[in-house]
Amino acid sequence: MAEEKQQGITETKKGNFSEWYNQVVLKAELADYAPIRGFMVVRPNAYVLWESIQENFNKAIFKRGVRNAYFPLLIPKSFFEKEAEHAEGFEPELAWIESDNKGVEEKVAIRPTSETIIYDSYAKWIRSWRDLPLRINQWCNVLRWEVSQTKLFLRTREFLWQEGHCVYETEEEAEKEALMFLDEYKKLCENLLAVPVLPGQKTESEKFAGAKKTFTIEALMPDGKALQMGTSHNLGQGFAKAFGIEYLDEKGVKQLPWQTSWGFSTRLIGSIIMVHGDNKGLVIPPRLAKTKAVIVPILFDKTKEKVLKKAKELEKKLAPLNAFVDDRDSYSPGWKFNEWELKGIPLRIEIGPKDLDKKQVVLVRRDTGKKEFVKESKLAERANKAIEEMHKDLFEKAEKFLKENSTEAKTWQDFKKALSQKKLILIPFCNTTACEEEIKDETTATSRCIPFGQKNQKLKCIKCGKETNLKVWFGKSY
RNA sequence: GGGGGCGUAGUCUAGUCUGGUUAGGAUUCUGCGUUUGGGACGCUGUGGCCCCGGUUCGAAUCCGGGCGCUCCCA
Repeated sequence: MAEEKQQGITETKKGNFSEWYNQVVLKAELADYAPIRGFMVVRPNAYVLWESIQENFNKAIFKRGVRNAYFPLLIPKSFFEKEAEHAEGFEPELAWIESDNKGVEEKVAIRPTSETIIYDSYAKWIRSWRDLPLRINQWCNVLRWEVSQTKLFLRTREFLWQEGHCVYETEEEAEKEALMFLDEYKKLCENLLAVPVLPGQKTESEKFAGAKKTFTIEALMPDGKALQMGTSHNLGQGFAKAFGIEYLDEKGVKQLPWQTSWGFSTRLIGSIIMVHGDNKGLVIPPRLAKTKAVIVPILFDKTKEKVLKKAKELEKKLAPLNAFVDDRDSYSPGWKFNEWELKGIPLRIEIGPKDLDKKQVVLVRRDTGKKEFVKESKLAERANKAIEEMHKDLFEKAEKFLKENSTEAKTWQDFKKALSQKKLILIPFCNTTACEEEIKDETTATSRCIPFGQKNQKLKCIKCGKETNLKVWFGKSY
């Protein structure tokens, strides 16, 4: 047994969650701190996860008629002033660039989000009803000058994300597609990341600055805090009006279009770490993992050549999983096991002289750690199946946690009690900013989302007692 | 938003309170040799006091400021 080997994770997930998280991020070489506070270096082990998310999501949105593009990093001051609510929402976090001597007349800011700079282009490009719908996405970095404590992947000043920006003729179409992209987010989280989410609408005080409605998917982390995994906004016509986006309809009448925007960020990587990781380190959801299997040969002098040869054969056979042989000479098998567990590779395949004789290998799943003997001839098939089983198990485990840690409350007392148990709580709520502010001040909990499809129901707001027909998820959040 | 902790080599850490020889150890990493079914070992070599200022004959140590990291509570 490893007596506190310093390379491994020395804090437990249950012991000190925050410290455990930091250790996993740093020791699995996912990210590192940058020279400037609140910034991070995304290392290859994490960037490959991001690429995998990109690849998957690009496919999904391409099918929905979205094309990728790229818009400028810098936004002129005057653009922010065009849409009042938007400006007010982002003003405190803007990083301005003083443009002395650079031949730039106006003060400019680094984008905190790109609505304004993109819609300036849209105003030039959209003339006719035939130009609609317009669906464009960009993958980029954004900058928000956070003042609160930053945390790798979860809250950094600069982060990577995608932002989709669509324009439609009708409100119905905009609303429908805003929900459709939200559903794409849900599918991405659940089918690729194995993280279950609660979809719904944001309350007045939590909605995006400048939006008519904001839809969201929320996941629950092991410490009882909710994490917003992605948002999709019905922007209404506010930005179109502010930026002069107009088109002539089929009858030749000038119209204001309806818009949506939607985004998710590298925060998703943080959710994977928190939800699936364990005391040995990272557990990469197997569908997401680029490298799905590592082959560890057990080498002895006499049999070394034979075993290595077989390992290389397996590597070829498992090429679709991007399997690779860890044939480093100076490390013992045990050392390698620990290393790949820390880094979260979903499957490990061990092959040694004893296995060679029996024409078998040892297959080990990262999440369960159980060893299984598999006939060499069945390995590819069994590995594929193990990946699907692992995905299912990870998802179900997370779903079980979500169910066990979410509840309903009808009274203020029950609500506070459930909060102290670190739960996500569904409560009757009047959906006023004032009431939400009071709840926040008193408990630090905020609304997470208003679930869809609520039937007509006569309820009384848990805080102010006014009549309402809504139940809303509340909880502490990142 | 409030309170606390920390900064010594890639990593972990001793030394700081009580200033004083060449800053000690472990691990990583280089090289060589022996090893290898759950973090093997010997020898060898590389590498360090966060930054700026002050006090002092002398600062990792004391004082001030800055920068950075972090935990807890709300």
